[in-house]
Amino acid sequence: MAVERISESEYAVITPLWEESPLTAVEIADRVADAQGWTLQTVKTLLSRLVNKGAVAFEAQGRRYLYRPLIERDDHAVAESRRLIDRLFAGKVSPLVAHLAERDVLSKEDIAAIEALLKDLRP
Amino acid sequence: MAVERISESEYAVITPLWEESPLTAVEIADRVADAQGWTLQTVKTLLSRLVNKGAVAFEAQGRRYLYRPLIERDDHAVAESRRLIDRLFAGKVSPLVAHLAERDVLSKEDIAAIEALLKDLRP
DNA sequence: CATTGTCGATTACGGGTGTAAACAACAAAT
DNA sequence: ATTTGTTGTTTACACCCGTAATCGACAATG
Repeated sequence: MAVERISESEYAVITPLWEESPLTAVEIADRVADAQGWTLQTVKTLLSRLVNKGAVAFEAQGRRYLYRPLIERDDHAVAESRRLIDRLFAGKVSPLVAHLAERDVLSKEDIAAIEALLKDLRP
Repeated sequence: MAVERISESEYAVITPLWEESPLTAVEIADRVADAQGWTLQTVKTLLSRLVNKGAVAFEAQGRRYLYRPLIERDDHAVAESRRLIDRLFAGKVSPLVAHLAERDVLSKEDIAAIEALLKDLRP
C-alpha cells in the first residue's frame, strides 16, 4: 500500500521520531513544543493521522503508546523534492539551482559543497 | 499586499497565462484540458480563486474576461523552492542535490548543466 | 473506595482544495 | 420576441489541515 503524503504539521511531528525512536506522545510533544507551541492534544491528533496514513506505527506499552516511524526521512524528502521539481522545473534540477543562484539563495559553502559532490559522481 | 500561496491546481491554470496573455477562460480551459481533463466550470472556479488571491487580474472584454497573471512565474518557483528547501534541508541546497544524486534522479546533462552554471558564478 | 489525573479515541470547527452544478444576465439565433 | 447558448457568479460538497476540546476508560493518590 502506497504511503499517503503527509502534511507539514505531520512532518514536524514525525521528525523527532527520525532522530530517536520509539517515543511516547508526551515525549514527542516535548520535542516539538519549542518550535511549534502545540498542545499535547494537537500532537496526539497529528500522531493518529500519521498512523492512519501508514507513516507511523505504535505499540502499546501499558496504557500508553510507543510510536516509531514507518517511512524513511530520506524517502520522504526525495519524494517531496521530486514532486516540486517535476511540477515547477519539468523534472530538471539545473533550473532550480539556476533560479536560486540568481536570487542569491546559495551560500559560498553551499556552492562549494554541490560542486564537490558532483565531481565525485564522475567515474 | 503579500500575495497568498496558490495551490497546485491553481498553478496549472495560471501556467498558460505565463506563456501567453491575456487569455479568456475558454482558451485557458483548452490549454489545460489535455493534461488535466477539467471542465470549463472547474477552470473558471480556479481562475476566480486566483483573482481573489491577487495572483491573476482580469479585464472585461464585452461579456467575457481577459485574464493575465499578476505574479511572476520565477517568483513563484523560487518561493516554493525555498519553502521546501528550508523545511526539508535546513535551507541548504547541497543536501537536496546529494539526495537526488544518490537516487539517480540527476541525468548526465542535468549534472553538466549545474556544474556549468556554478562555474560561471565564480568571479 | 472515591477522587483526580492521564491515555488514547471521538468529535469539532473554520478554512483551503478539488471538482463541479445551478443560476442569473445577456447575446445570438430563429 | 422567444428559445438557446454562453458568461461570469454563487453555491455545493466531500475531504484535508490546523488546532484543539471533550469523552470514556483506566491508573494513581489519598
